[in-house]
Amino acid sequence: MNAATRSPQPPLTRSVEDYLKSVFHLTSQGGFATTSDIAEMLAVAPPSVSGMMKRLSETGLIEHVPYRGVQLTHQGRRAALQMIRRHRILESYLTSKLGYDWGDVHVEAERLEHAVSEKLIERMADALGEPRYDPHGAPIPTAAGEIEEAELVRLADTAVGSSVVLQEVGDENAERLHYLAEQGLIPGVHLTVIDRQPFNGPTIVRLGDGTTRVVGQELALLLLCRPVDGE
Amino acid sequence: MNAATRSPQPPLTRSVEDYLKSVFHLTSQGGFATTSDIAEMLAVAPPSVSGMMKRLSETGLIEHVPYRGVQLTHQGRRAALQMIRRHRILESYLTSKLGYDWGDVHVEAERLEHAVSEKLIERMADALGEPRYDPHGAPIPTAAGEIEEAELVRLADTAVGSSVVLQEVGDENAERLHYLAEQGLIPGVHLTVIDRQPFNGPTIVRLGDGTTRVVGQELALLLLCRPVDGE
DNA sequence: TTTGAGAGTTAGGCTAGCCTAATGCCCTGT
DNA sequence: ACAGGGCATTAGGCTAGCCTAACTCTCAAA
Repeated sequence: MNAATRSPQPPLTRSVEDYLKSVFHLTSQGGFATTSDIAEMLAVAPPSVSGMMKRLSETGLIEHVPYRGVQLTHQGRRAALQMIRRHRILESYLTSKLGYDWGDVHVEAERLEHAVSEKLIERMADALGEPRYDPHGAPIPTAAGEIEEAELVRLADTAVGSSVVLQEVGDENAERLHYLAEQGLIPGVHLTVIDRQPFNGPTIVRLGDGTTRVVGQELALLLLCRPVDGE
Repeated sequence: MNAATRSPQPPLTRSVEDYLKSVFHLTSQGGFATTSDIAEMLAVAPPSVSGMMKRLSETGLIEHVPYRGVQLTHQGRRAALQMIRRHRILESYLTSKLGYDWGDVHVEAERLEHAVSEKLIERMADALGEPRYDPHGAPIPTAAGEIEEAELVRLADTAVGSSVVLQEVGDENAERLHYLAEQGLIPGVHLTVIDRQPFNGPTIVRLGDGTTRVVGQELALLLLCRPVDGE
């Protein structure tokens, strides 16, 4: 146990919290997060990332392999999951209790997640009945730091003829989300994949109510689906 | 109109928001806020205040008379009132909707007030039915920036024999607030001043339910009362 | 095997906010 | 009328985070 892990951990700064979240998301499929990916995700210059990575690895939150990339340590992962829990509980609370729609919650939660106490988050979670998914269908980590890892398939990658349930929308852009909601493409909806045009063309699906939608590639990559047994 | 007031005002930083609130509170009885009072209220060193006052007067939020003190400009007052509205709406929401007690809301609101959007505050205010007072009885500024200014008398200054209604508790210390709540000394309660011991001694009051309380000077200075007509 | 493009890092600089130490102003008490 | 105490300000320095410019490393293609 080195000095960093032994010390009584000062509270993380807003910036540090954001970096940890980025690294978490970028490594969720395994592997390393690269400097430039983090830089792009946080809209900062690469040298800013290098500098922060140095500090974070000194405090034991990440493991940095120079010129390779970074991964979260156990401690870093715990902190990242806590932030993600905060974010997703906030999004859920804002939509359920304060009439926000799913396109607008992200920005608000992004600021609030750095300011709320653990206590407030747990009160909100309690008021909501301990939700397991946020309004976009993303799983909410438990207070203990566990998160469900589902095997989801992007709509763009589904087989024509297959049957799926839209589970999660992997996007936070308000305009796209508004559009998707208009189209009825929200988590929980049942989809049958009717056709797909070649050359990265749109996917055509039938909804549960029998109507059809033509979903362009850009959006079809964001719609994460769970295959239905009797496909 | 100088450069500062004309420019498209960048968002205020957390620190600036805190300074403005301090100046507002320190000048609420009129006059100037002094460097050392601000420093004490924000728990920073006096030179930090001098430095910030310089910046704030350059951006037109305060009027600084060197070696005398500062006052808010119209623009600064507006910003301060907005912060106070945020703070008090948050306190109200946390107590009404999330089961916080009045001793614990201050600290939470203090962090959140810098992170919430105008939209969120108005949604909360709406959900509460546009409350006019926060849990401590302090008036909540309107969204338009107007605040009620009541003539209140500290319990310690009331005449023996007079009859008052406890209107506001001018404190944010959790332990004191918990104690006061236990004693039934909460906004709205009717008090008859029975006696007061000499040499800054306690004030003895009778509550609406006929029971009596002995209120020490320290607390009696915090209890802000409205005289009742038929005193 | 070498080389060069692209990614990562180091060097050096900036601002916001804080600090302590040193200096300056004001006003009251003698 | 002025000296001294107390408050305010200036001087100078620190950290966190960001930046650009200059460099260094890696790896794949020739």
